[in-house]
Amino acid sequence: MQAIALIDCNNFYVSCERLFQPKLNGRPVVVLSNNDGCVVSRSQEAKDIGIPMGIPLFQIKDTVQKHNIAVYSSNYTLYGDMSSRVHDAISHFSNEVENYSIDEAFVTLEANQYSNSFHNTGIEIKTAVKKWSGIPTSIGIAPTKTLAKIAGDIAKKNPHGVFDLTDAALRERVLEKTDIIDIWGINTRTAKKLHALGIYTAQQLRDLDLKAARKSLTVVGARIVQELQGVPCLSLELVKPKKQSICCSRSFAGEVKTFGEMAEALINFVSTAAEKMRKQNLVTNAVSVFIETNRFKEKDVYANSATMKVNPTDSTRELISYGLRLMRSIYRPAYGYRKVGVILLGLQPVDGETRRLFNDNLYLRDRDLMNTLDAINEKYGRQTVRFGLSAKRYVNWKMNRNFLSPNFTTAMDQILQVR
DNA sequence: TCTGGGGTCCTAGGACCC
DNA sequence: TCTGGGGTCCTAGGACCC
Repeated sequence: MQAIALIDCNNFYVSCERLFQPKLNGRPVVVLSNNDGCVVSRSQEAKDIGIPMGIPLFQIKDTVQKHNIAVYSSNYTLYGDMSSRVHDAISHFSNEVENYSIDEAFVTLEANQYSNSFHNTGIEIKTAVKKWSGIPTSIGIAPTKTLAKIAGDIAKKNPHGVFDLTDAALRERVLEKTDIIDIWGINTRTAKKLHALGIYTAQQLRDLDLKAARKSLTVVGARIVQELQGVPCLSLELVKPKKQSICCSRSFAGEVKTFGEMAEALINFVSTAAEKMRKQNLVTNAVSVFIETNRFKEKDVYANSATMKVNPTDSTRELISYGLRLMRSIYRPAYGYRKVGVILLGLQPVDGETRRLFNDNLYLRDRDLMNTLDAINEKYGRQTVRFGLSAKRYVNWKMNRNFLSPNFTTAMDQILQVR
């Protein structure tokens, strides 16, 4: 018999920070989103205090002070590096591994692997990941991904950090007690629809007629029902699929009114997005630009986007000029904007002909462009780059960048050895 | 005062073709 | 008077995930 295990890092970003600052152990810690806007990771202590996921920092200022909560800006370079260490460790335990997200992986387990129960195999994986990366994990084991997710949630509260849901009788008891809102793929909208049908628990949803599920929840819902029944519908993605789109956007620290400032931000985002695209050997066939005023305001909310086709051989400079053209078509002077972004769509691998054109045309011009941007930055200084980067964020970012120098891996090894 | 960023998948409906 | 049907492609919008 086979089973699927979900390996989920506990409070991942906080755990990464703690690795480098052991003094944070035992203390409530939160890590913030870009812009230091919202809480995106919480230590167990912070959860116990009642800090919800995603809450804006300013709304919990008093609580932070009262409980002396340690607050950190996010450092995605660090988290990305730690994530690869975790995934490397996991890859030793199965030939079938899906690196699902920065802090989660699904793997296939064979029964009696290493003459062990699933539960014991789970403990082994957990121990190895902790030893090789320093990151604590929880592991849920079940016949399908959706059930493994449920098992993973229980594992988090389990003293061993491992929960095996392959036993049918146990599953029955668990599904009865699982609220539909806690099922992977079901959020408030879908939950509301299901409530209207009188369905509140995972057990009730599992027993819903497949056709009825298909009708009210589309194929997505029908798949969830089958997964709950123990019939795998979601296979492991062993090869990471190529990106279909690349997006680059930020919120501004304050309101931006002039077209010039909007344009400046957009130019930077398009070049960043294009650079990412090139690194992955992809080309785009459409560009989309979006802008937004403060969406939390009650009055004067304005959001719009515009998209156009482009040629895969277009240089970054050309993409930028299309982007500006698009923005001109949606920009309205009366508003104060909070957000601007660009999406490169319809990404495809580069073919030989395009690459030839690239070499002649695109890279050269891109270098030219980067020189121009550097010159602009030099002339006007950093203060012209507004985005959402507060001074504090920028300093953090610079520090992190120095910190994550080529010596990073050595530094990591030393830390792990010491502990 | 302050509210993240980057993705995927699915469906309905229109345009267009033969 | 009477007004096809089947197929593809594209897009906007909705919903969800980490």
